[in-house]
Amino acid sequence: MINITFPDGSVKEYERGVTSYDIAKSISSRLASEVLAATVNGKVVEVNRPVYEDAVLKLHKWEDKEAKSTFWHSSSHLMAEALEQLYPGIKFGIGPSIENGFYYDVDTGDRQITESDLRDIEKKMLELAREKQTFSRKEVSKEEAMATYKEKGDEYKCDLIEDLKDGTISFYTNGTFTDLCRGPHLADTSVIKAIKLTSVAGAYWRGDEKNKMLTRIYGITFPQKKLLDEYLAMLEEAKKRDHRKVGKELELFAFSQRVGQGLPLWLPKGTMLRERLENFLKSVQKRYGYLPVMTPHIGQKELYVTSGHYAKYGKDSFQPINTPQEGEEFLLKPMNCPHHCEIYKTKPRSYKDMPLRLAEFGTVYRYEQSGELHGLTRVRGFTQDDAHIFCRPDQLKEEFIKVIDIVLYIFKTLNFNDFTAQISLRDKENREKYIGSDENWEKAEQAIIEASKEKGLETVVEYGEAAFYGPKLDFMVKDAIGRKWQLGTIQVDYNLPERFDLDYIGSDDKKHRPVMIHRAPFGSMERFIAVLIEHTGGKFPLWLTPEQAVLLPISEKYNDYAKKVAEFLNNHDIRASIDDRNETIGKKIRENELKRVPFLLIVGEKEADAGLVSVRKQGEGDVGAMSASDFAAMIEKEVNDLVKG
RNA sequence: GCCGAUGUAGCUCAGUUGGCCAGAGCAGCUGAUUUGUAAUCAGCUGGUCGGGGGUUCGAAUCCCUCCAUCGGCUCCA
Repeated sequence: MINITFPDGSVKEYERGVTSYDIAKSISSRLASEVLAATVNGKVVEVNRPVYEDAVLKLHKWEDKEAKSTFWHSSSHLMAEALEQLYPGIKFGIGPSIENGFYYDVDTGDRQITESDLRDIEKKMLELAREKQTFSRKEVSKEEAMATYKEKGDEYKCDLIEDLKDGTISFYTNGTFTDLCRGPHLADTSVIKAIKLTSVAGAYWRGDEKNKMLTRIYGITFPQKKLLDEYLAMLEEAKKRDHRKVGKELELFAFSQRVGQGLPLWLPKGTMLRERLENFLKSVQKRYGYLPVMTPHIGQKELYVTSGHYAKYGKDSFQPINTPQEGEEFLLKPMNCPHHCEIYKTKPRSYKDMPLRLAEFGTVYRYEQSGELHGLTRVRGFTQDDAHIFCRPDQLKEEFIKVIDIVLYIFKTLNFNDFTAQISLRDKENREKYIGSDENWEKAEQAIIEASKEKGLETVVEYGEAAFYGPKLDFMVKDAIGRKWQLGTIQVDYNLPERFDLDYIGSDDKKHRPVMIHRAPFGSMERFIAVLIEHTGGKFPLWLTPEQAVLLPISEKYNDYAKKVAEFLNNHDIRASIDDRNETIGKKIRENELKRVPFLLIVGEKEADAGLVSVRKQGEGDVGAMSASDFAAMIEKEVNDLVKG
C-alpha cells in the first residue's frame, strides 16, 4: 500500500500501482470524468500513469493550466495524426501547447496547406477524436528512436533526438500516429469535443532564419462546444478594441501609402491626446530633477561610428543622407543617446553635478523589417520619451530605483495593473555578443536585480535578452488579443560613456567615468498610446480624452444657449464642443456615444430657462440636470483625482 | 526579409462559373423637418475595382509582377 497526500493535506491509502484516475474515481465518478491530468510529486503526468510510491497528488480539471496544456498538447498529436492521414509522407517538427491552444510545425514537401484546408483537417480530427484513441507511452533507447525516424525519413525528429539524452526518450502513440514526446497526455481523445484551427503561418525550423521554413498550423480545442463559442466571442470582442480600428474611428492617427510604411500621421485629436500625455510626464520629470534638452533629427555618420551603432545596425537601417559636399554623410537618428552624450561633453562636469538627467521627447527612425510593422506598436518613425541619466557608480542603484518609481507612478495613474517586469541579462553561453567588460556587466546586472528587489517588483529574468551594450529592465503589457509589448524600459550602459570618453572630476580631483542609464517610461508615445487604446477601448480617462463634453442642443433654437455654456466650460479648461447639426437629439446622442465622449450635455427649453445642463454620462445614461458651474466643478475634481491618483 | 491570406466610393461591405453604363448602407452635399436621451425623410454627388503588365471578342473576376494591409516566423539599438 502507498500513501497519497491531497492538496488539503489529507492522506489516504491506496494499492501500489494505482492510477490518478482510479484515485479520482474513488472520490467521485463525476470527478473522474473531469480529471484531465495530474501532478504527482511535482510532475505533471497522465491520469492513467500508475503510482508506485507515496506521493503528493493534485488532480487537474479543465480550469487548471496543467490540464489545459495537457489537453492542447494532446490535441496537437491528434492534429498530427489527421495530417498524416490526409497528407501521407508529411514530416513533423515540433507541436507544443501554447498559451491559447497549440500548433504543429510540418514540412508538407511539394504540397501546400492553406487556410482553406483547415476545415477538412478539423473534420478529420473530430472523426479521430470520437474513436476514443488512447495515448500510450513507450520508453525507447536513443538508438531505437533515431532508427525509427531515419527509416521514416523525418530529419527534423532526428535533429531533435540528437540533442536528447539516452534513457529519457519516450514515444506516444494515438491511433495511427506515433510521436517523439515527453508527454504528458490525455487518457484518450474522446474528451476533445470542439476544435478550431485558427491559422497557418510560416515558421523557421528551430526559429533560425537560416533554416528551412516549415508550415505552422495553429489551433485550439475545448472539452465542450460552449467553451469554444465563448472563446471565439471573446476574440471578436477583443478585435473591437484593436487600436488600429479605434484609432481610425476616433480619428487619432492614420497611415498613408504615399508617406510610407510604418510612418504614422497624427491627426488633431490624437496629437492633442499625445501632448497631454507628454505634459503629464514632463511635470513628473520636473519633480524628479530632469532637465529638458532638444537635439536634431539627424547626425553625422561619425557620431554613430563613435557610438558603435553604425557597425551594429548601419547596413540594416535607413541609409545615409548625402549632401552636395563630397563624402559628407548624415544618418537619421535611430536613438537619442549619442546626441545626449555630446550635450554632456559641452562642459566639464563635477561629481557635485551628478546625477545629470537629460530628457527629450526624441523622434527616431529605424528601418524595421516590413513584415514586422504593426499599427502603432511597431513603426519606423516614433518618439521616445527618452532621458539619459549620467551618474556616479555609487548613485546607480538609487537612480535606478527612482526611475522605477516614475514608471510605476505612470502605470498606476493610467490603470495599467496587469504588467510584467522583465530583467534582461546576457546570454550565459554567448558572452562575445556583447560589448563592454565582464566586470561592468556584472555590476550593472546586480544593480538592476537589487533595485527591483528593493522596489518589491515581481520580475522574470530572461537570459540573452539584454541589449548588446547592457542589461535592462522592461515593463511588458499585453494588447487586446494577448500579444505582449514592451513599454517602459530602463537600461544600464557602461559602454557609451567609454566610447564618448565621458568623464567628471571627482572629489579626489581626478577624472572618473560616469555610468549612463537610458530610460523611457512610456517606451514610445506611439506604442504606449496603442496599448492605452486597447486597454480602454478608446474610452480614455477624463483628463486625457480629446473631448470631455459635447453640448447637444435639442434644436437650433438652443444653439445660442449651448454656445454660452460651451464658452463658460472652455474658460474653465474643460474641452467641450457643440454638436449643432440639424439632427434629432437621438442621433446626436448615438453618434457622440460612439465617439466615446464621456459627458453629453443636453440643452433644450427646460435647461435654457433654468440655466442648467442635463448631463448624460458615458455608460450610465441620464444623471440629471445641474448648473454649468456645478458641472465644471465636478469635472475639475474628477480630473484632479485621476491624475494625482 | 520569409510563409500564408487580403486589397471594390471617405468608412463597412455585396458583386454568382469572365458578359448590359460596377451596387448597397453609413458619411458628404442640397432641401424638407425644429426635434427630449443610441440612427427623421427625400434628392444628389462620389469608384483608373491597390499600381503596372499579360491572356481574352470581352477582366473587379484568370495569370505575372510590384505596393500596401492582416495572421505568424525571424528581428527589435
